[in-house]
Amino acid sequence: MKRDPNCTLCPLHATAEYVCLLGQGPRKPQAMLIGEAPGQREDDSGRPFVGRAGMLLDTMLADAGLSRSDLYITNAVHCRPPGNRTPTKREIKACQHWLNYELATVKPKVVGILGGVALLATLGLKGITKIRGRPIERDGIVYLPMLHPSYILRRDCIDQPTGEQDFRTLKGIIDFGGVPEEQELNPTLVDTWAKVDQMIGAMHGVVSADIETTCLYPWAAEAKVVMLGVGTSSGEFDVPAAHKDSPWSQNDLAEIVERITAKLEDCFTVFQGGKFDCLWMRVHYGVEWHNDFDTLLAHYLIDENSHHDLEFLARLYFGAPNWDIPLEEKQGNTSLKVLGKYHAHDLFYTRRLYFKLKRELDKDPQVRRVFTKLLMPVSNLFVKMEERGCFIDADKMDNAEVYLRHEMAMAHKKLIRWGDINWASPKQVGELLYSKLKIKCPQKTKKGALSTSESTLNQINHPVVVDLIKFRGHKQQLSFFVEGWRPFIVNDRIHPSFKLHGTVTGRPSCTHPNFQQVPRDARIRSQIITSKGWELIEADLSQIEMRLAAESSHDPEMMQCFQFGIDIHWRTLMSSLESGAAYVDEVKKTVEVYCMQQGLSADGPSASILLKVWTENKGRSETQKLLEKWKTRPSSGISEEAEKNLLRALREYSEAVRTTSQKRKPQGREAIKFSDAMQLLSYIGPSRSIDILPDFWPEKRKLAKSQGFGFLFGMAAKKFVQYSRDSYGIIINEVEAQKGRKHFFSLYSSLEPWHRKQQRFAREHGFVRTFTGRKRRLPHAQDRDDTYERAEAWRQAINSPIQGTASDLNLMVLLQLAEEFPHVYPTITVHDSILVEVPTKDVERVVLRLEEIMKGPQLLKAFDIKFSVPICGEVKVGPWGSGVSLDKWRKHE
DNA sequence: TGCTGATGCGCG
DNA sequence: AAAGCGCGCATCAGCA
Repeated sequence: MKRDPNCTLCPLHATAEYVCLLGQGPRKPQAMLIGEAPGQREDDSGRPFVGRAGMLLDTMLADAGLSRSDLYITNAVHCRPPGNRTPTKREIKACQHWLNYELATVKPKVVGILGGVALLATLGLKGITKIRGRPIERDGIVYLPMLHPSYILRRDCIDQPTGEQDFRTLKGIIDFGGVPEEQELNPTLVDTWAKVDQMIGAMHGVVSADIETTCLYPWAAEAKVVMLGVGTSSGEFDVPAAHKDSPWSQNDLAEIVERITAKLEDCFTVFQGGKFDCLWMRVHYGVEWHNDFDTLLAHYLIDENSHHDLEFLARLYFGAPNWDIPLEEKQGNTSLKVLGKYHAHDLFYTRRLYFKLKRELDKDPQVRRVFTKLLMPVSNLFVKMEERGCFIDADKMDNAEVYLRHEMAMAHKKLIRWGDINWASPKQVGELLYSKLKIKCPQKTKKGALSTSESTLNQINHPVVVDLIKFRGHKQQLSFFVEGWRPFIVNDRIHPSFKLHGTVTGRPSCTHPNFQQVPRDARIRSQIITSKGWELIEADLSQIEMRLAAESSHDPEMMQCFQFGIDIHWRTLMSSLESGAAYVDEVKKTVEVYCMQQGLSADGPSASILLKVWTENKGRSETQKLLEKWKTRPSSGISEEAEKNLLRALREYSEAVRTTSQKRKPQGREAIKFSDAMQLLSYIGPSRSIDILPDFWPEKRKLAKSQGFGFLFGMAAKKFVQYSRDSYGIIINEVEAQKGRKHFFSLYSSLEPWHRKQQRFAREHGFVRTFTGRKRRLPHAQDRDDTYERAEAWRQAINSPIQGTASDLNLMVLLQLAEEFPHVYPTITVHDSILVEVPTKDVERVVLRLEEIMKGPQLLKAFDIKFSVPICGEVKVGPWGSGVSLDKWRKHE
């Protein structure tokens, strides 16, 4: 192959080591592969595709049964662009001369186009991710657009299965000597009653079901089902619905749907993302379709890191051709024939995927159990949940809007004194602050821009930041939680959409709108209420992630806290105050006020007696009973009843000792020792202490709480410095933070060994599991080098099982509640809590039962899970975010 | 004009 | 030595 080392077609010749680096390969290659441009390594070695991308290429080739030695491999651009940037359009065009020369010389029958640059150079097309995998014939050559190995690496190998499939498709084309014939489906268009009978007759065993709609939101004005149908062992049936060419009237359709629905009861119905179809059928036809097997959810459990759309799965498992049609056509704006063909492909591949994915699930019984016992039931329940939606208080929304607009206007008025710019633009704000106002920028963004984030602003001592933060906050609340919600309101209700496959850990996610990010601010949150005759109930699992971390690590200190009902964050706080001898005044003050409230003097002897009595009582058997009760009151340090008894005993002791000691020691009062005060404070607990110093303890406890969550999951001291500063205005240096971190891990001494254990497991197996058996695949955990990715994967190995198990527990509670009370309506799940609408007359029953269920849902047995750490939850009645306990609710009722 | 990525911020 | 995890949405800016 000739090349021109003196080529000057484009400016690259000036910087490239090798000018005009042509491809390499045998005389009559099976196919030609075209990449992007030489990188540094290629430029040095004079060969295409070396380094990491080259290794990945070899792996994928081998996987497909191909070998580099049978292929001619070249690049679209033949000189290395400086700094490894992507070649520009001009460079691509300039180099096309050489590419054409190579194509003419090698004369390949099959060309693999690797990536967008090669696609542009060879076919002049854009959008590689959309058209990849589909062969294109031109001038007797079959071109296959494929993902570039570098792209796959850049995207963290999420698309590796897709890339691998591309190479299998390439192999198929080489072997077949052209594009393999597509499997021609022959769907039946159900347009006569005889064909309806035929369809019903064909429905038995495994049946796939699917619908096509005009849009995604079933309550939209234009929402219509355009086509519905079933896939059976004897073919696919398309029933035209709200289509211009449909022969069916509304009544006809109602009857057909009725017959399909009845027949599906006897079938094993499979869907791809069936929550969507079942919801639409409920809303538009009032029928209940049961989803027996969801191919999307099945694949989510098989590989949570990749995509789960039908096209992707069909191509991944079967090398299926692309049968997608433009969006408008899917929405009904095409002939019944075209739409029917598309729909039939959906039905065919959904059904086919069922058999494949069932086998895949069977390979891992633990994962299969999550699927059948948790995911599928929840998916069917979510249909009802989304259909119900959440009731919105229109008046509260109006009030919130007025308030937010006013506050925003006030803040903005103050802001424009500094400059009349777009205060919502980080760039413009940055210029104004750091150039015009000459404030020194304390922090840059990851990309190097001058940061204007709240965390950065907090470090600036300038009047402008106060108003800026206010302005931003109110603007965001307004656009998210008022204006953003209004378009979704239908008859005073909003129907958010939940994705059971929304996260890699197993938590559901929520969109349109996202009700899992509603501010805790009562003004916003209590916009969500329920209709007349009903009450809204929120049940949340208390400190569930902490409890599960205790369970997983078997940390004795943590376990003890939960077993004895001691507030874990209070414990953390006490311990850190103790070790640092910090906030002595506040500690003593709290104890003194407490003792005064109890009619005791807080002097040394009195306090030590209090301690002694408490400690002795803890050991007595009768106190054991009290301790049992503590378990149900995790929010306070000591139960009311226990406290009353102990205080009674104390007064007796105290009186006795005082009379004797006064005889012996008539001196004045002795100050309480810090260590005694600390110990007393531990017993007093957070809620009483907060009553005494409400400006001090809540913030301290919050900080300890965040310390807990941060350190528990691998946060470094440095970040904690930043965190305390940003969220609490507490300035500590890195040494202090490091000390705090060390102290945290010495208090909960089993945590670090537990971290190492999880990391070892991930490193050895490449995945970790939740208690329920869900897998979290962490390929980077097996990286040989100590990269950021590996450290990240190792932290995920600690977090995922906890987060995932907590979420699964929450779903178990939800399922059991729905099963026991079919007439209550779940409306939202938020990771460790559920919101339920309950008829007013049933509130008492449901609340009490929920408290029981949360201590241990039945499903745990089915999963062979037995916790030694007690689990419990808290239930509140009333508008979201301002609900009250059952006791308080009863009084108001 | 519509898409993508970055930034920023709400939640658990 | 250094290292929280998991989301969705509005907005802006740059690009084609």
